[in-house]
Amino acid sequence: MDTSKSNRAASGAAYSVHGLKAEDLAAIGRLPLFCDLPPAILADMTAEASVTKYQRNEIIFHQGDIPTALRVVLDGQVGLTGTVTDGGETMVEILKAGEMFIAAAVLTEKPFLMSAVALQTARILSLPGDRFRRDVRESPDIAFLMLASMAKHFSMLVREVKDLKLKSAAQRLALYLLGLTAKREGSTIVRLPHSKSVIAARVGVRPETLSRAFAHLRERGVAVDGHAVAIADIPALRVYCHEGEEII
Amino acid sequence: MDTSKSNRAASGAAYSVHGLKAEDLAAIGRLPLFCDLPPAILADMTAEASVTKYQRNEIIFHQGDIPTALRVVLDGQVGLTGTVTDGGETMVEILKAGEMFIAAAVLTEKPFLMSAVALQTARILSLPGDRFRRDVRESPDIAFLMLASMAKHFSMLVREVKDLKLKSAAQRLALYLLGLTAKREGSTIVRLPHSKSVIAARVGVRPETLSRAFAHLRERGVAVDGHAVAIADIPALRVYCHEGEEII
DNA sequence: GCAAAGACATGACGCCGGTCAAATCACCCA
DNA sequence: TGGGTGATTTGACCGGCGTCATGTCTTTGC
Repeated sequence: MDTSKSNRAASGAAYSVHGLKAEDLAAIGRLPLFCDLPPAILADMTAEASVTKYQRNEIIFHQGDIPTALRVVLDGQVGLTGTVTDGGETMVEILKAGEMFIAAAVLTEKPFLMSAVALQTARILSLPGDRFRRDVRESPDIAFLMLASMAKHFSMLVREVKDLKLKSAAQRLALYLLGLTAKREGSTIVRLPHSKSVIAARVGVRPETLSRAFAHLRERGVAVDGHAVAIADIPALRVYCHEGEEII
Repeated sequence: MDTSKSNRAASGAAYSVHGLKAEDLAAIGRLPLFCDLPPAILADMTAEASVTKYQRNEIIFHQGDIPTALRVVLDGQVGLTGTVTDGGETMVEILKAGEMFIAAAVLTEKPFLMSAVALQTARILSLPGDRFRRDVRESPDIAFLMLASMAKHFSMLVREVKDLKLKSAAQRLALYLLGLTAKREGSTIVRLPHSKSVIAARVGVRPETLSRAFAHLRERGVAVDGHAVAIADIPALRVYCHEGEEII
């Protein structure tokens, strides 16, 4: 395992052998994902882990690759994109710090259905697959952690399928904007965390269509100025895109 | 509390006590989902289970309800549909015998994002949520089972998101048809397991559009006659809809 | 300061799929 | 057997979104 030092990817450099700096380990322990885990188990789980840094737009892995490690975003942002030979490409999910990804692929040892790319400079924790699968089998705590995480992402995907099938581009954009703020009353100003073309891919439209979607939302009290977006009436926007109407 | 469960495990009499017919339990044990589970654990897991029969088109639960039990399809077919106040409705997934569903909602105790309806007369196994959540925490076997099941459904959803964003209605229909057969060479005849309107909802289009999609596929060697569909050239159809091209 | 490049907005146009309406077909039941 | 009801098909039409092209603004490098 100590060979990890020599086989660092051309992209990003792995840290040392048992690799984790104390500060990284501490940071991991503070993640919502792991903070409920008993320290001993956390230490065990991360014993073979490593941290890699990726530059903006750097590919973390390609669709079709066989997974080797569970990944966790420590810093930055990661986009998961699916591709079809046609030339089509779409962003299925954007991950923020503290989220794990590709658990399903690592558990089933099936090829990735998506590629991962760093949308901003990102530090990624890698938990080697063999050890991870063993840990999951042996530790109910870890298994439950994984279940909780997968259940959450599962729900997000279900929501996404419904939105794609049932809502317009402008409604999906409104949902995305509302997802950027915790406020559910009055008005607010949010800052777009990505370029518009990345947001377009996330919303599932072309950049041109995103522009027009913003134009539509203008008459519903959404003003755009560069990366700053002002929402005049949050409840009205929520009604417009049917946010939180799972409870019919 | 653990003593009682291991005692009950071996005894056939205990099954009927808790209301599960012996034949049902036998059938459950044969499901791919559960067949790897040690019999003792299976017996424990199903100790408070019950079996309910639903008629065709009967609602099993509504979107927005709070989940009370994990469900498993023993017989028949179940559709999961999402609704938006607009009036829009879409089928997110169709479940066959042997598949569990709503594990994510039961684990997180969040309201259902979808409604479930019996597409055919169906027998559904219900595993009460409290006990199920406890079992998952205490038994690594059960937790791992759930993880495997959720990982599988997760992958299916990812695929669905990609297909919705990147493929045409006719391509999605072709994917659906190919999913009805295990053959990957030559030609075949498949039987549609649902009405065309259910298939339309599953593919994510209106029934009218499904008709037209079938018409498109006609010139690619797909002949429809009632519920029988003849596929003249399976590989050609696979190329058309980019099936199995996750490995780019 | 200026040129080149990229991000974004906007217009023109076409296609896909939704909607509405009508016709045909299948099946059920009196 | 005949009517009735629902499923499916087909046509006409429209709107949303993709595509291509152009224009503007900002950024970057010299």
